[in-house]
Amino acid sequence: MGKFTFKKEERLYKEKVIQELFEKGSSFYLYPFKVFFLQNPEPAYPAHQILISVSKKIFKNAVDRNLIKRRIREAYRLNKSMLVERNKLLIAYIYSVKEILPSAQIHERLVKTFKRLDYVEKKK
RNA sequence: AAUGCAAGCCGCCUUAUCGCUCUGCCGCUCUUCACCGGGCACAGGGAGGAAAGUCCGGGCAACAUAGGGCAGCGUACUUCCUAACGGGAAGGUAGUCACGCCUCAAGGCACGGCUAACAGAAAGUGCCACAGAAAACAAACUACCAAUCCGCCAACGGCGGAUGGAAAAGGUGAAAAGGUGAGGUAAGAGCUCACCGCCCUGGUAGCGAUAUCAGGGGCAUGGUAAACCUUACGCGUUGAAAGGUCAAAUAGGUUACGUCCACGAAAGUGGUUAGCGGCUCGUUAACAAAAAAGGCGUAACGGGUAGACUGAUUGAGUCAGGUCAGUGAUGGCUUGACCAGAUAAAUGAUAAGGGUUGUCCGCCUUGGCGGACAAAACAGAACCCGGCUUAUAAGCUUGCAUUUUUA
RNA sequence: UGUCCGAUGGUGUAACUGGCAACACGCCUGAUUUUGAUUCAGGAAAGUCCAGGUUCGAGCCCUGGUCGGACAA
Repeated sequence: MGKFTFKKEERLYKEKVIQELFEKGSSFYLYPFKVFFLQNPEPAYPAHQILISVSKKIFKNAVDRNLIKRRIREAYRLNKSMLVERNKLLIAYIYSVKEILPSAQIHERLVKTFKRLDYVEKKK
């Protein structure tokens, strides 16, 4: 598998799994994301699974929502090798700021969430 | 020429790197006896004029449906276009604006632009606040008036009141019961006449809306139908979360086999029917019979949940050219080009360059060249089409308004 | 994706068949009280989400838009 790919198996799309993540998972806030995460209940799963969400209440237009989701997805895709692969995680990123941030800034903050996730996992 | 407003057209391009998705299939690879399937590589495709709002219409699908009526909802000048429409085209009528002509003026005529939810108020019901005498089978407050009666006085007259006449004047109101002028009268009145308007009948032109001409009627008919309603026409209901196919695990159903158990001397049997409920089943009651009303295991079958696939992307197709018919919308024939298909939802990210426009600087030759900086909107397919509505930067086209300059 | 509602002083609600936008709480001022609460008297505060239309007249009727909400796996 290529280094910078983003296939369907890396996406979180099953409704039951998403329900489980939001009910059982832990969370923290790191500007501009609210991050939910949970260890994957299927231990043999080959990759992390992530979900990106932008609220319809904050951004009325579908164009703006798509733009932010695309930028976050690119940031994850290009930087995911920095995320330590100790346990396979389910992660949900919820964009919760009213401004549309530029790509460079989103990249920087997303990498910080990786470090935070690593720290929290070690602590356990 | 500049600025503003309105309507229409248009809706930036190229390259590199890293990705997403669909299709194709030569090659490589994983799995496999093989097919199938997965991965990599390669090639090609991948948002809009509104994809939006979800306001109309249709396709498609399931269910319903003898025929007709009522109810409900919608539409509403005429003819046509269309698969259909509340959409479009052409025409008519009314209103309004501008210009021209006739005219002293009022007004009329002709042409053009814009606007119109533009059927019916002389079928019925309701409503019309306040003001005003009166708001709909008209009506007498002020003012007006011949006559008759009564009272008073300075008495062939005058004043006041009553009976009555009148719908012209005043004032109110959004709206006051045909308008203007003349006659007429006690005063007045379509009471009579002329012109205009209105209504009725008939002729002519037109498919028709309607136009026009002739005759008749003194005039009856206030507004509101985006109040109820009437008339004509149309509409079965529900929407892709429709519908269809495949189908794990668990529980349960049916059948077969095995085993234990119950009943019976044995053979054998281990139900049937009905009701109720939250209905892949459960439960209650009754019945038949000599009697008893069951557990476990395995296999197969059927139903169907999660889920997956399909529906689902080429069709009343779109665009361009030619040609024919038509005033036109549009239609026929023909040639060519084009055709997204995601599904927690792809069509991107980063970098560089170019074009366009604006500002500033420099150079020369009116105008161009070079450099720097800045700007580029509205907005993202969700089963598919046809419309409508709304949002839109810069540029272009047209119209209107204002300002300046020149003649 | 589709269907259906609503928007009125700071807040919660009224306004019948179109005819002066009403009520309660809250707010402000004054009185009562040593002071505060209560009570009493008085006052301010929306022109009805926005734009257009119908009508003499629109919160109400009609059309388009904005925002908010509900329902259907």
